[in-house]
Amino acid sequence: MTKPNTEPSEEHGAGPANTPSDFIRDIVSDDLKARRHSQIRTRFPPEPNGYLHIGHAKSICLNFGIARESGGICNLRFDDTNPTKEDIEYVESIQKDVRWLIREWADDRLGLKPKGQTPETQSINGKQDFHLPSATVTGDEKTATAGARSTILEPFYASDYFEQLYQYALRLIEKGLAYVCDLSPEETDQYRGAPDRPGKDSPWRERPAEESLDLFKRMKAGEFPDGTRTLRAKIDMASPNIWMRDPVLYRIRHADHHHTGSEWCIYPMYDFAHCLSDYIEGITHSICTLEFEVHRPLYDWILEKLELPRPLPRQHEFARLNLGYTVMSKRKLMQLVNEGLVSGWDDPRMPTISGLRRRGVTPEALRDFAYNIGITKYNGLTDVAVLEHAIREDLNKRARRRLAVLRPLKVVLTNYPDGKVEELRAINNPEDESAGTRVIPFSREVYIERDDFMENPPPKYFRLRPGGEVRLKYAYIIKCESVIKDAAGHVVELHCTADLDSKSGGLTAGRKIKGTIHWVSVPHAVDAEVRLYDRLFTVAEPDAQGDFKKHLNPHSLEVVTAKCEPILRDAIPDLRYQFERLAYFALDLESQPGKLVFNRTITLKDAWAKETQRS
RNA sequence: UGCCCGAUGGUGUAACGGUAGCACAGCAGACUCUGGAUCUGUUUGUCAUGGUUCAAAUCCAUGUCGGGCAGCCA
Repeated sequence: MTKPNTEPSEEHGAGPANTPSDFIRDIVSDDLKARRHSQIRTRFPPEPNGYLHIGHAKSICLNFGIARESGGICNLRFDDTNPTKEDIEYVESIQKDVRWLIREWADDRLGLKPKGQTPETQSINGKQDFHLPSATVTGDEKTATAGARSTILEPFYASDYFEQLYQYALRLIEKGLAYVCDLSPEETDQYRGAPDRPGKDSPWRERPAEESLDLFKRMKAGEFPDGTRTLRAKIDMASPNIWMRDPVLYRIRHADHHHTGSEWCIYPMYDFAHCLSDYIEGITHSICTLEFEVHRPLYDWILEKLELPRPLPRQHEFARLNLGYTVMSKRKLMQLVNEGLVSGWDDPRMPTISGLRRRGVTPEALRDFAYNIGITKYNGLTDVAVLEHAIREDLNKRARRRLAVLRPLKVVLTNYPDGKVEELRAINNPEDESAGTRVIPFSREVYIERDDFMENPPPKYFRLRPGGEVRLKYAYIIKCESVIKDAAGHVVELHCTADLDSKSGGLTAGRKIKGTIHWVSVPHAVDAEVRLYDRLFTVAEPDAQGDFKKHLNPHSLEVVTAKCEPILRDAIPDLRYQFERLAYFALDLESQPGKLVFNRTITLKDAWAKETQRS
């Protein structure tokens, strides 16, 4: 493994062996050097309106990575300010995915809070202040142990701050910096202007603060229907930055919220909730993607105008991940799920964290991938080969080698005694001696891969052919004597003879034979359903133009019944397997004793396939 | 015709005024009881034009190209 030769930061081998470096980490370490913060605090703030995907994984690795490298904390916070789009299903899946991804790497950096806790009101220099510090499972923050011995911890929710956000809104109105606006949504659009055309002031802009205060309280009390009024910041309708043109801070939504129930009928907008949530939690570095760059002036404006007593968080933006041969937007992923084009959010072909997990990808591989792609402000397209490489590198080190035949062709060894069974010793993982060995039964009839026999092979084909020899891994060198075909001319069986002295360790075992193939003893074979996954799309940029669904790969899933060596009967979900010469596999969650189901995580690199493609 | 951001081999990134490096991909070879892994070698790059400087990928200016911004979404 070759990595840039920076200082090793790792005592135990989880994740990349070196400390990454990028422009955001540079900012963080400058801030640390300048003693601007006593402890770094980042946050991962998903909206619970979909499942997490590999783009979120990049963000999680960044935010938790910075926390662990600096001895800081990364809060998991649900940015749940829009009850009509969010669901408890997503808050649960998100927690599961985050914990899985940071497992044994940064789980001691996960910032949580005592269950049910909301911000404390404190006074700093005579100013009222709201604060909700983090706790971690390691308890390096005393907050968690305040009352009960063992406190149950939970993630942060922006919706836990609705009361405080409301207070902040009141303060803004009192300062003459926000007003209740009676424009309809359509009128608000018209008044906003366009990027190259200034907007115009709302007729309600100069409404007295007392009147706005009264109206805002009545909005909260539920006196007005949806869409009839908003709370708006009073900034500048002529600003070249559209987000500074008196942005909406609150809207009316008579809707139940998954976390706060029916308590509220006004909900804060992202821009108002996010900066203040960061502040309340004591976030130091609020890291988000590039599309929020234009929102930063508003982020800073709100915090500054409120004249808050504690240090303010700073927002920094990086480029989101674009990966070839897939789509990344939650909207499109949801479309695939809702239209039944995949089996669910965790379909192994999905770029979701749950899909990748189900496919057999490990958190280590994902973290290594995130490390390799880096963090910049350049909006590029990452080659899937980078992901695939990270997955292979990880699996090569950990996978148990097994023999399994995906498309069986029966071979009868005519000179091998009928009924005889030999137990052959096989290596579990040549990359890891501690994985040990196992025995594989061998008998007169074996299955080999159909691809490993050709009647009229092209040049450079060094597997089995009529009259040719090949080595059966761990067993004998065999020679193809005759080809048995059915009435239609299809090859159904091979009759071969074995060089009985050529067994591993035997007299003629050292003979130079170009090809070695895998096999499974017919009477001992165990059946398994094997799901062969391929890329979900046929083109690198499915959403480049037109309907992305036009580019779905019709062959992204093929199901076969494989013949497996008997030990595979005891396969477990925690392990990864390499079916030798084929691919890496993991047990699917639908697998059951007696009814094995394997997912192909990723194929082995195949130089022969490349060779055949050339001609 | 507005504002913000960006541009380094095929792709993704490093170089923080001083030898353009790394990874992936590609190609060639060695080794191999996995056509895997491993090892060796190798092709290909600073968007353009000016300026500042002994010296520019790096600083400045202009241009070109790309991305983002007009939800009561996040």
